[in-house]
Amino acid sequence: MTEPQQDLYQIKEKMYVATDCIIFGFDEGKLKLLVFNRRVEPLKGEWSLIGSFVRIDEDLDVACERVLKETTGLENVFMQQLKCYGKKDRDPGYRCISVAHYALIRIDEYDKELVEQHGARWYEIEELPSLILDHDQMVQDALHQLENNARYRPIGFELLPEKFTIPQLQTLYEAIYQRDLDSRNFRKKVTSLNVLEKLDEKDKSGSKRGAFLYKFDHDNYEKLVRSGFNFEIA
Amino acid sequence: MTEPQQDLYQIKEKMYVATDCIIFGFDEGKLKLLVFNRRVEPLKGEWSLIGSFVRIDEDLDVACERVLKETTGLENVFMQQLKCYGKKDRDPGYRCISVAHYALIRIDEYDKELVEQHGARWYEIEELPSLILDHDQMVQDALHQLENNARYRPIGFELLPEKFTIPQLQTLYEAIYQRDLDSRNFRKKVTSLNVLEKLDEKDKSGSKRGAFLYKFDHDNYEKLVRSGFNFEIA
DNA sequence: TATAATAAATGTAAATTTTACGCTAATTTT
DNA sequence: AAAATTAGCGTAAAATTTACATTTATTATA
Repeated sequence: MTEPQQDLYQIKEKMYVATDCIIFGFDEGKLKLLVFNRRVEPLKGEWSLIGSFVRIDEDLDVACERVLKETTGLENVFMQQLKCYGKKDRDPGYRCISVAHYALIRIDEYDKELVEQHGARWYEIEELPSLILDHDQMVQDALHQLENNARYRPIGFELLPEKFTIPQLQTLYEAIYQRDLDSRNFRKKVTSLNVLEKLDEKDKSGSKRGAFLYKFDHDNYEKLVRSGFNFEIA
Repeated sequence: MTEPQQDLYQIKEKMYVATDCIIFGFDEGKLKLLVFNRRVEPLKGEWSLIGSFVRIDEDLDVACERVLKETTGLENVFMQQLKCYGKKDRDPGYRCISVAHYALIRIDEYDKELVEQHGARWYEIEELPSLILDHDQMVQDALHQLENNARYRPIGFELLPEKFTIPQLQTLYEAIYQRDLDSRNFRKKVTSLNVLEKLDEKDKSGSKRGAFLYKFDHDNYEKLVRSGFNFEIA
């Protein structure tokens, strides 16, 4: 790794390029973020996003995928570039710009051991500690982008297990939009999109009656998108 | 300037950070782009976006503002980060990531001499020559982002002279969305937003009858945005 | 084994927004 | 004076969104 360590602090001749990952998960009806407790100076003990310097021979998005893999064990995850942060003084030590990406992962799939090894843990969005540098800003921006993207493409499914119930899906959208949705209208809307495949199974964890499980129909979604269908949800 | 010149080509140890500007204008009912004919090797004579390396002590957005000022003479222009382009091989010579921004300028205000000095000229979007590196991709992405942003915030006004007519505004939105809009519905919509101030002047360049001129009411716009008003247009 | 408790599932009417559409008005050119 | 041209306006139909209450399936418990 070519990362500047403590001794490089205050060296300004070089411009470093980093990437930071805003990792969203959804659990217990809450939107959560995976944050990282720094084990090394500078800023040891503080909370931050997970990041890395981009290697000289590495695509930007590949760098971010590497970080995600290293910290959660996950690959082939929904990930999207958020923004490049480049205030000259954003890092007090050296000049470093950071290309932030946000990722949506299924919270039941990540490698718990790896996460622990990296000093990372999940926080509910409302209970996030404050993060180093401009990472709070990154999180705010990512939340907005998530909200905007969720409205027009069914990315919510990336945060749920493969099989999910409609009430679960609704709770997720309520967490993303931070407002309550009408369950009749929501159900009407999402079923009318023709991208939910109803299974013959029920999930009984949420209620006595149990709710039918659904799968997201990727193929039909692709077809409909190509035909110009508008996927606005809620 | 610390830009790598010809002789630095093929040096890969360093990661360069650049910015490129996608400069939109609106003229003669058409959306146009300001592109730059390279006067130096490599790729001399090819068309490209206007860009620059980011200085070690310069904010990203400031770098982009500098480029815009240098090439058009304009300041305080609507400008927004588009995306950071960072494929490892996007520039065949050296490793360079580019943070692209797009700018909306009033085509009657720029410094024509400066533009000429820089070997730049306006092209209609539909008639763009192909550009170097990944600049075609940048333009495509910028067009999409412009379309998306125009729908929810009244950025169209940034492309028109201070005084404009409703038919001009409509033509602009038609160019952005690439489809015809109904003039009665369009007029109804934009006037109902309460951000247009009708003047007592007419513009007679477009018709015998002449159309009333309007001004964009920035103050009221800000007020309405703060009150949570939704500015969806067309 | 009856009943109380709980969340899932369903339909309809009213309100709002969007779309479609044709005529008159003001001015200039011929 | 007539013809040509774009500006400006209003209304009805269609589509979408919103608001709202009851029944159903199942488990827990009395």
